Amino acid sequence: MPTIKQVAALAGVSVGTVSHVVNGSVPVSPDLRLKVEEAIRHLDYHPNHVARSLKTSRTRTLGIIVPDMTISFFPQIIRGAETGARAKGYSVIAVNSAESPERQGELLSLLRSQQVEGILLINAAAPTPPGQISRVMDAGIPVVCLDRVPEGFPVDSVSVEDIDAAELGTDHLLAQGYRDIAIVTGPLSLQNERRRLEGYQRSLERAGVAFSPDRVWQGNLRSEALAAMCRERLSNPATRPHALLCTNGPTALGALRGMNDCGLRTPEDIGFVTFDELTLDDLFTPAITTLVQPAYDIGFRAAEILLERIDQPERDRDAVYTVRLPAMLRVRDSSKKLIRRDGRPAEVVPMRIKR
Amino acid sequence: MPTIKQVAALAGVSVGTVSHVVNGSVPVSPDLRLKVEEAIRHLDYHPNHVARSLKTSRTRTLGIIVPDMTISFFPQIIRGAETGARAKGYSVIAVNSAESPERQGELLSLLRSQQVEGILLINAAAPTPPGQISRVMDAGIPVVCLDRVPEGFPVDSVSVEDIDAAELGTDHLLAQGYRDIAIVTGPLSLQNERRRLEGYQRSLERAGVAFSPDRVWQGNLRSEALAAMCRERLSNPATRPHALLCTNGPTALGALRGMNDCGLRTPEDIGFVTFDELTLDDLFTPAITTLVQPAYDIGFRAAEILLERIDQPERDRDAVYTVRLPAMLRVRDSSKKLIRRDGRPAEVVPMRIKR
DNA sequence: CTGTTAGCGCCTTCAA
DNA sequence: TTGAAGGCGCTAACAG
Repeated sequence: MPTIKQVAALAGVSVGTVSHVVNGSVPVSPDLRLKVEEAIRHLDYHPNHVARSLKTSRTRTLGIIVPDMTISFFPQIIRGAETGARAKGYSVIAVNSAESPERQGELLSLLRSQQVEGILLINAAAPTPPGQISRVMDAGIPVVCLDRVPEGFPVDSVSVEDIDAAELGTDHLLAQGYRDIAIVTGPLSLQNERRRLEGYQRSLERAGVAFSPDRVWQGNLRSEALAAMCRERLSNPATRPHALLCTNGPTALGALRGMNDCGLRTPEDIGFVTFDELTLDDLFTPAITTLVQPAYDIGFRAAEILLERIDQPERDRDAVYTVRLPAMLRVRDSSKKLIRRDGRPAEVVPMRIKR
Repeated sequence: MPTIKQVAALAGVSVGTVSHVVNGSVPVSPDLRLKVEEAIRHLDYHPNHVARSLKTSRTRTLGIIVPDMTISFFPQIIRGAETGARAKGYSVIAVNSAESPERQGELLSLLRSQQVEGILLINAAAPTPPGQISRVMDAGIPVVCLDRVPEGFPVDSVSVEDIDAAELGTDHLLAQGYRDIAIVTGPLSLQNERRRLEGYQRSLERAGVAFSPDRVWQGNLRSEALAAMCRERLSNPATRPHALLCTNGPTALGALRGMNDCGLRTPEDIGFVTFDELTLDDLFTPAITTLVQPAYDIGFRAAEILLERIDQPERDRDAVYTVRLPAMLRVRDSSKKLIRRDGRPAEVVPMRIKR
């Protein structure tokens, strides 16, 4: 790899001049500039970012830690963050924590060693050791949390309006005539899962429907385990809920598998609404009603906030940015209206669906 | 951010000693080691990777360029590569080219500036300027191409056994009784798309089925455009093929949308097999028959090869590693057998499907 | 406008 | 086993 010195030698100028034409930091006379550019092209010179960073102590790099890049919600966030960062000349390096708090700690450390100027963090689902995040912030590296917001200490965050979104979905199911609705959640140790549960409860309450704790189906984020849970709880027709509200993609996949295993169809046998898109949800037969989170925007806004923190560390130093974006209800077939027979409120009779 | 100097000062030793305990490069007496470790903990010291890299000219970082991280095939590759790299103490930084050759060039340049020690590249679909890749290889940075292998010059590559895979899928459709099979591909400027087409042709030939060029439906990789194409070509029942073979995920999504728009159902109206998993393919009604590529393994193997090239630049210098992994046919409902009525070969009568 | 030079944080001889 | 010191490639003062 050629260095700035070699370029300077070939162009017959000093390294300072080369640096100036590369960075446009100071005007350079046209003839010298030309000679330098020629030398750069000839040597295929690429400035050594590492050396530059060491000198300027600016890497123009952001880190983003996601639990699992193969969950489609997260790559969308990354794309958003990447775009937001690139607009300001930053690049982002994306890494997977595999939902492990330990791995997350290592990655935090790795990113610090890499001298990223800021970190976008989507927490692992398992509880993170306290201080893991605040330690990096104390070191002067701004952190913005996305989607899964930690509790107990102040940190900027961007996520969806969890309570409203869950309320919206539950309202919709209620309006369609479903009364006995179970909520299928990931670990309730996650604040956003709890908030989604809260929205669900609020909606029931407003509608005067009794909340029953055993309609809260808490699982993990592995869809096989979820499927097993749902299979078991859906197997008895007598105790089966009329509809399911899933609070995220993996949960939804698990629930759909469980339903499938029990030979249940939606909406004929059971109404279905979920957070997050499932890639094929609109082609699914029936098409699935989803609460769509603005994943790309979450990434984009988070990057913006992070870059502002980097640019102006003093501004609003003691304030915490809390951005909550609205989710959108995309109504499709899986939540089609129920028509109840008079006097038999417990029996569920699905509307015939035109295709 | 504390530096090695501050640690040394606090521990009352020289920087050299600190470096030795951090890197384990030279034995250090237990008492000094303890003092140093204590100082590190106390200051929350993280070695400056940038400075270390500058000194050693080793960043222990790999770059991976993917066309679009939101296509689920690619994150799986990234996870594989990440795992392979991590096993050797390397981390990977993943970036999106958005299918743009220009952007890809910029990213190549960015990664070089970042001093990555090697690059995993999944080419953009649009034709890449010649020399773009060879230039980075000439600079001594090994490159391994994944999935989409460029032509015309030697470069290590890992991908699926395209021809065999397409042949496998086509054989399957033929065996199920479908004769008139259209292949829905992405741009045929991509070698792997051409090879998949070749496999399709081979299979037809072996079965004695005439190949018809207008059964090659070439599209791009945006599923809306694909859907429009399929909608148009599927609208006339008289000229409609009996089955579709899609060569990748985005293509499949487009084709499914097109079929849906035409009110066509699979396999009743049209048989369907596709490369790549579609997230919900097993829950889809009917479940979709897929040619599953070992995406994770492709990433893992590619990382291994790249690391070997980095470790032993001299070994097999003039050889080109060409790894082709087999795809797996996962038979589901969308390719269920056809039973034709006697004497009316053009009419397609699907088998009744048990659910 | 252009050249010279110190020093970013670290590793690694080399000497002690 | 430990300390001292040079230098990786670059930028930013500063001098000219």
